Amino acid sequence: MYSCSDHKSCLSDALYVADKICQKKGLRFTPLRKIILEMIWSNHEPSKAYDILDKLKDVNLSAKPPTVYRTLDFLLENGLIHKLNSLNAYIGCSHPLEHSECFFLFCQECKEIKECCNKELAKAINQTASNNKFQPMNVTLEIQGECQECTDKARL
Amino acid sequence: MYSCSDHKSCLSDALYVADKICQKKGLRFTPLRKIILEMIWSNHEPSKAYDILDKLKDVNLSAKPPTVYRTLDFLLENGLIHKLNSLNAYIGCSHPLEHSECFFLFCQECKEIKECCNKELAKAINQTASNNKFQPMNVTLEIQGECQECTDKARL
DNA sequence: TTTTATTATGTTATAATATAACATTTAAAG
DNA sequence: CTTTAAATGTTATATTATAACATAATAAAA
Ligand SMILES: [Zn+2]
Ligand SMILES: [Zn+2]
Ligand SMILES: [Zn+2]
Ligand SMILES: [Zn+2]
Repeated sequence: MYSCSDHKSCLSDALYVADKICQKKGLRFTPLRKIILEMIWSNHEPSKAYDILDKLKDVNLSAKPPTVYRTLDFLLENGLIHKLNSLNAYIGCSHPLEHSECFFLFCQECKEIKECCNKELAKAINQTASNNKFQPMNVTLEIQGECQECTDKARL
Repeated sequence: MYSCSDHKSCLSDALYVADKICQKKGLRFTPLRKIILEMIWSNHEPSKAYDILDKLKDVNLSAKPPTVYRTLDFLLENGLIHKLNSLNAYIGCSHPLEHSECFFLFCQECKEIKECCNKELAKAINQTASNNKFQPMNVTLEIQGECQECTDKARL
């Protein structure tokens, strides 16, 4: 679906921005944090915690679940990745710090995920919450379905 | 938050509707399915699978995880409950069969959940998907925050 | 520059959530 | 009835995540 023209630059951009953000916030972008972010950005598919752990064991034999979950927490807290609750999986944020009104389209066929932003939609969500006298703090919007490419392929 | 005026009728209505739906669809609303739906409707808070299992053990000593998960699957498949992915919890559907464009407001303070529907919002979501050439099949929209009542209480 | 405090990581154990696979029982259909 | 299908029972295990405490690395203070 997402067919980025040059995924190497997706990856290097993400790492560059993460580094900048950590500098700015006075956070430490340690080798562990960097390698896990790198793994998550290895493609545009969601990453599962224990898959990350398995990969991590290739470079760090003694890696264990807390190693991964703590790092995921760090990356989540600082907006560098998102958690996809309906998949129990994680994906790199495609524009850290810019804003938080993001949602996700994920294709059940090709597994790719697209992070989308839409002010109108964000407004509609806030409006609805407000109609219900509700103060939103954390919004999960995950849309599963099929992308155009996969729909086209299926028709052939 | 939800402060239904008479929860006994929430419960009995839900069971009545479930029964009707099962009849109409030729499904069996077995005692197990009924009691679990009843447990889920015991309040307007999300129910966790293993809490349901514990309660179930009071009436059926040999109950085990598959007992619960299979029943949850049945109730989910037939639209009688919803799963809240961001909580790994389940909640009774407040209007089974009517439509599927629902989303959830849940108050982190009082733990109550409100199922909401809003055609405009549903339209906005579909429009956004469509703008991305994406065919939505399953939408998760969960809004965590604070309800008016809890905000007011905190101010006192 | 040592000392101290803080943050990050290592390690062991276990909690919480969910499913696979196969056996038995119950109900529906023929 | 008898066969078939659906539901439930049962055992085992997979998957996801955290608690609690030990050690190491870095930063801040003295
Ligand atoms: Zn890319
Ligand atoms: Zn696709
Ligand atoms: Zn009620
Ligand atoms: Zn509340």
